[in-house]
Amino acid sequence: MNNRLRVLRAEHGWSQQDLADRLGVSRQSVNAIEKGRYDPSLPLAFTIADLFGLPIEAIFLREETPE
Amino acid sequence: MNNRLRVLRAEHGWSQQDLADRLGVSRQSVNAIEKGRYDPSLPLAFTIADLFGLPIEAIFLREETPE
DNA sequence: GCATAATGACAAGGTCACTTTACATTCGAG
DNA sequence: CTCGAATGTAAAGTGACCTTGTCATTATGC
Repeated sequence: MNNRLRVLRAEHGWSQQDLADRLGVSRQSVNAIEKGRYDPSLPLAFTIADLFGLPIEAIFLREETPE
Repeated sequence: MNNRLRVLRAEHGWSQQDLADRLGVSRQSVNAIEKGRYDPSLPLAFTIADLFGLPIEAIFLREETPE
């Protein structure tokens, strides 16, 4: 599952720590999600979407299934 | 996190087992999610949204934060 | 009564999400 | 070169997600 977290974070001029603080998670979690090491939980995905004022689908993208 | 899974499933006339088969998860997982015992992972939430042709936000609803 | 389908729930086990702590790297400022 | 801020990664722990298996309940049909 790809995501646009790094881009959105950069647009706001936030460090990973800044974003982590706003989300109430650790900096390592933000880093891991950005780097695609794992996907966030659904509640955390909602929190992220709310923070950026976007729908979840605009931030987290399905893997393109190679048809 | 509330969800409209039970309603959507009923609209399609599917049993929990039917839905579980279509999602590729166990019947117990469908039951647990419907009953709110836990939230699905983000990938599973996407699979559910795709199956019903709805955005995630139309199926899974934030807890109403008691203002 | 008996059988079957549907649902709700629990236990044990594996994997994943997230934590804290810690260390290494990179980069711009002085 | 040194310092601090930002980032990447790893280890170890906890709890959430998801599995299989099992049992109980309810409803329907024979």
